[in-house]
Amino acid sequence: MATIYDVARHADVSAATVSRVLNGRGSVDPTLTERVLAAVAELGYRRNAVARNLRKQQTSLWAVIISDVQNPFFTSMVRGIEDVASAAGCSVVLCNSDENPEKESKYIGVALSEQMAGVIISPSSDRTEDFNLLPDSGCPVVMVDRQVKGVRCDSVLVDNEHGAEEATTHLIEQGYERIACITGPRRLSTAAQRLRGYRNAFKAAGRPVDESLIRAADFREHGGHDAMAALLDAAGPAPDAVFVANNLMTVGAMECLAERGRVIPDDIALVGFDEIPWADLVRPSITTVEQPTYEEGRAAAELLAHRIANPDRALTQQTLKTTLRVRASSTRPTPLSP
Amino acid sequence: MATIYDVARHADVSAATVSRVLNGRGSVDPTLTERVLAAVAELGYRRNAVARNLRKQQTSLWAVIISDVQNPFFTSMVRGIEDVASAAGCSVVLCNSDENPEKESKYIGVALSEQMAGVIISPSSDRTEDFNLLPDSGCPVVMVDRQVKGVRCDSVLVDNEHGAEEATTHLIEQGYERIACITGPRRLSTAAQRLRGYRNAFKAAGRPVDESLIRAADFREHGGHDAMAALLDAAGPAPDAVFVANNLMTVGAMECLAERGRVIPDDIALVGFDEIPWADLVRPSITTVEQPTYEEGRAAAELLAHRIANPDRALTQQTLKTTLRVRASSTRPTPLSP
DNA sequence: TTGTAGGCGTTATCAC
DNA sequence: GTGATAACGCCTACAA
Repeated sequence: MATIYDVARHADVSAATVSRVLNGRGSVDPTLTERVLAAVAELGYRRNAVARNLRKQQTSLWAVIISDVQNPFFTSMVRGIEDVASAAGCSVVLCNSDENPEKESKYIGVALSEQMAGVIISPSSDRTEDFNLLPDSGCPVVMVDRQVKGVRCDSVLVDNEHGAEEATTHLIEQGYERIACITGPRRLSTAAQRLRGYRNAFKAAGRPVDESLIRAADFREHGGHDAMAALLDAAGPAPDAVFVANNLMTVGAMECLAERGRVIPDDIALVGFDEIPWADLVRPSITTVEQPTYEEGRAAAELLAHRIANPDRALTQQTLKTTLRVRASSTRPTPLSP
Repeated sequence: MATIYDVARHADVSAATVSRVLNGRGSVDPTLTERVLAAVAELGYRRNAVARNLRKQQTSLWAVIISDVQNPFFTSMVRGIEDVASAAGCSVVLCNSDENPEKESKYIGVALSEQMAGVIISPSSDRTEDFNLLPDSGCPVVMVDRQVKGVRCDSVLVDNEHGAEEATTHLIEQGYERIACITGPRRLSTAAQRLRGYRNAFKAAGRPVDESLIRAADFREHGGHDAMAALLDAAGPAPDAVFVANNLMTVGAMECLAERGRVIPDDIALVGFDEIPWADLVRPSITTVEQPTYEEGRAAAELLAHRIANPDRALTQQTLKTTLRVRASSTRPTPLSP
């Protein structure tokens, strides 16, 4: 590997001049500039970013620690982040924590040790201290999608509570009587908020919540499947509608219903949270609470860029709006008479 | 940020001793070891990986440059890579080239500048020289999924040609007459191989290939949609079956058929390549040529680990098997009389 | 405008 | 078994 000194020797200038040419700092005689550039090309010289980072005490790499690479919600968000990062001259590296707190801690450590310029994270755990390691070490952080109390960082969220309430209210208005809820792990803010929205809808309608119709699963496909099965197998009348608090679990629940031969929405209505990929190919089409995922990514990235530029600015929190998209899965097959 | 010298001062030893304790090299008096560890804990010391990398001339980071983070095929592969990397004590960072040769070049540059320990790449382009930058700079590389001629690296592929032939033969055997093919960009080996497999099937059956039924699109959903539309809009009788050379385009083609009110498989049969996510929710279920994606990831990662350990070993190429999964979309609704 | 020299934090080599 | 010391490649005062 050629170093800056090799280039300097080749161009018959000092290493400082090479550095100046490469970084466009200070002014350099056009003749020398040309010689340096020629030497760079000839030697195939490429700046050693590690040495540069050590000297400058920072990199131009952003770490994006996402809780599940296999969830299209996150990958779509990543696109938004990348677009902003690349406009800011930074590169994005993704780390997959896989909903696993250990992996998450590991990647926080990597971001810190590698002196990443900043971190965008969708938390898998509620380990406040792990997250605070970042701001405490002076590494800018933005949390996205999920909230962890007590972490000193900016965040980008969506109005989960409102979205869930709207979805549940929609089911109530359609005349469903036994509306179940499959939510996520209690430690995750999104699960808690969406469950709260579900409860709010009943309160607003002046109806009691049947606690036996609420299940907490793990936000994965399998969890949604099993929770649905448990709801169907429970004693008493089966639910006639279900609100599922994320996309993967919605898929799982649908698979369960298909296995049992339950027809949506005739036997049971369904509303999901998050966009279902290839929703248009799924029959019946699924009513969902949609999030502006690309925008969430952009917003998080812009927040990060601002904090990097100005580490002392006040902590901010952005909340984006969700949209209820009513489709076939929640439409009453036989309209109620008034 | 505490440095190794802060720790040394705190523990009243030299920096060299701290380093030895932290790296477990050489032998250190247990008393000193304890003092060092205590100082590390007290100061919240974390080794500066950048400095370490500079000194050691290498990192423990693997770059995985994938051509589309939104394609579940790749994300599933990533899981395989991560599992092997983490067993090897390395961390994986993902880079999304987004089927964009410019972005791909950029990330190759990043991997090189950041002195990554190795790179696993699913190429988006056929820029041989860009790829060869890596081995030429001594950076171990493994190519996965797609092949680029003339690149000096190991690779992991699947038997695309055979898989495509099997799929097409299946359609022929089902009695379809006008079997179309939607393949990918000609520059990508997978597209070329799958198209060749399609042709092979006709040759084996002693039937001519109707060139007007072949379309090349971009391996994205939109491309599949438009190619399907073009096939339907073309003069002459419409195809009665179609082989689509990747998963995203299969989704696009299905959307197009749904828009036009064409029923699968009654009006037109369909076989896709790659696994369709949530295939079980899609009606009708789709016949696919399935790849062992997780295994591809594992195999690539193991090849990379071997090459890192032994840079001079001979170049290898692994080819994994595909499996035709016959489902409803390609089953003749009205069996032919003999 | 150009060159010299010091230091970023670590590890490895050498004395002790 | 332990501690100085040099070097990894680069950037940036500072001096010329």
